[in-house]
Amino acid sequence: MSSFQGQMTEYPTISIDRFDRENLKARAYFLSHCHKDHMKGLRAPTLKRRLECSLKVFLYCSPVTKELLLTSPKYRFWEKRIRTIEIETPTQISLVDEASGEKEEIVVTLLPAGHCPGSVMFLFQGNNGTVLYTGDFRLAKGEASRMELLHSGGRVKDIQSVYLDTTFCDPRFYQIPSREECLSGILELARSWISRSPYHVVWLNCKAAYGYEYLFTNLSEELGVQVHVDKLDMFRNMPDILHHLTTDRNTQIHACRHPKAEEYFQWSKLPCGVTSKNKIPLHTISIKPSTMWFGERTRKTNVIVRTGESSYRACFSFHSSYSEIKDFLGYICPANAYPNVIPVGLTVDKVIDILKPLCRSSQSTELKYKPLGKLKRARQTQLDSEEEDELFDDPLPTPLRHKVPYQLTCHPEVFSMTRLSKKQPEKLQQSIECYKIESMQSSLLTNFLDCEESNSESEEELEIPPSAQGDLGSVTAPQEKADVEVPQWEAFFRRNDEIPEESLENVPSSTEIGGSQSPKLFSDSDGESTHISSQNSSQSTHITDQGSQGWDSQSDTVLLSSQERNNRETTSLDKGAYRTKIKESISGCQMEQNILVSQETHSDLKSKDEVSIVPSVGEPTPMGGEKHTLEEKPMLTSTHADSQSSSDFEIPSTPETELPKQEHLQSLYEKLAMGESIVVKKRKSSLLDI
DNA sequence: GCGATCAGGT
DNA sequence: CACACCTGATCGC
Repeated sequence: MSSFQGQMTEYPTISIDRFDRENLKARAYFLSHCHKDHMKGLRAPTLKRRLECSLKVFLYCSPVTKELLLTSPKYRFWEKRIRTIEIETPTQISLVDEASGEKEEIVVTLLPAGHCPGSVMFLFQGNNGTVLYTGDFRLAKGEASRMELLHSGGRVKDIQSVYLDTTFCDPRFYQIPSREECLSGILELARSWISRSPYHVVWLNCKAAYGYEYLFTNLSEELGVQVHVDKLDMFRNMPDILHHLTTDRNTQIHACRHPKAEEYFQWSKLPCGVTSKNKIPLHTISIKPSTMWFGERTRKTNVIVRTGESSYRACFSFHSSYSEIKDFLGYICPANAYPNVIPVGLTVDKVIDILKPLCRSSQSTELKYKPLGKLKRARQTQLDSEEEDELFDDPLPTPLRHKVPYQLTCHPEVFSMTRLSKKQPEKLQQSIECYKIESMQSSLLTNFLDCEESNSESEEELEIPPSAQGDLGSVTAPQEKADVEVPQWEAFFRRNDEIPEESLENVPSSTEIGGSQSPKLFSDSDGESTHISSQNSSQSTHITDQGSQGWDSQSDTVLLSSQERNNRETTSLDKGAYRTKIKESISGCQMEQNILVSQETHSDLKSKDEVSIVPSVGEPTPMGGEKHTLEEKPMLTSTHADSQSSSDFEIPSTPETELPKQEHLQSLYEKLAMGESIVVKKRKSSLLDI
């Protein structure tokens, strides 16, 4: 829970995600996303009164956040006072003190945060330096390096302070299975269940909060079944989400809610009241998304845990894990980092102790040139060998970013994968897709392995058909940092008795599920598989012209046939509904012409004076007329391509991979869903046993 | 009657 | 374990 008080030391006249107390005096407000704990005071009468008196005070947020906020009548009074800012569009704002007339200019850029629809991070640039407020975020390893606007001159910007989501900033939460792993676990469980008959339905026991939309959209897309929800009017202008939801209770996937839902479920009743279809009773399982985490040296990650005869818990996290936070902060390498959240059991000092080594000040003693913090360009640039060479080989201008060794080794792909990609882009791309498929399927195998061993002490061995061996060419997986175990393919097949205790979830007793097999889905998360963009599916925020295919193509969200499914893992999981879109009147042309994009523009001409898109922002004086570096590009054309396909070239393949057969997996899943016994043979002892 | 806060629930 | 809510009780205005 955020304990950020609303103000940043560098820019105390603006307030972010807090609207009470001192924040009542702010010259401008910012809302990172639409979760209640970030909206304290936002509908209070005191602020409402202030708004009525101070006509120059506005709330800035993403278009999706505005849409979600205004869906609630309690916040409608904000309607005329919200100014939306397009994502990845540096926008100048005048901060005016209405009493004195004093004015301060600031440039704000919204960066996708991957936390829930509309969620953003705010990058502020002004006379007191560049600061980043992350709000809540879930970004996979390496994602900061792909955010163009965190960079300038091909290098990460000089960031004074980061106000960071430290929800899981504790080694205890070292790793959380990636979005893709969690999604595929839920997907296959749901698939195996609902494919049994039209009377088999799944209830997703989700909380009342935004953030599950990408789960709904992906399940719907993959299974061809819309998800039943109580309300969908908030998504009325977001077709990418809307099309996957329904208020028709006659569907096999439900995410509806009711105060007595758990009680209902015990009586085979869905929260919406449905118990049968065509007078035939339904068979329902519940899947409850919840955060699961694993220690640093834990290799097993069971993304699905059976908690009862028909109940499952599925891994799901809105927030970055400890290692993701460290990757993010280490990459940004600010002068200061302030925690927005103090995890339970930790103190402020302790969190700061964790953050400090990732900041610049801690590494001032050993000044040694390291070409770190480089922008990992998307497809466009990565395939351009000339530019790539230039960027890598030329000594970079000051200020040099000196990083601790951790960061050097933590981003090997910056150096190795881009080189590979330009040599063999097509082959790599193939390998990536191949790897992704294997990664998912092997996860399932591992899960079953664990399931078996954790419950029945079976000594049988898992045999992998040699024919399924993947041909991954010479592409190798990046190495982990030296002091952490190196993820290897063998680790996927570790025996259960090697799993640290913390990774073992409680499972129903063997009597409860009528046998020894508690269906546990284990998948290995080596931290590198998360290079796939976590910005998939409805976590981002864009207003676009619904039909526009030009500047921000929607082609990545098309439904694919089942035949295509097996070859399209990256499409489905990485890009499916990547952009939450709101249909509205702003066209791509306007964007490209750097015309003011504030939604209020047309109705509020004054806003032109106070909000404007800044064509490019140089460092370190964004306001001044400092010359831009040669890497500066027309922002609005480059950023979209980048964010949508960011990680396609950075997914490592794994040597010695072995492909399980689809039919085999399917039958295992069906057994799993039914709670039947699964006999899985164990592989010979791993080469990587610890 | 409303809002803020807390406890307790999922 | 946490999260992001929800409900209900209590208090103060």
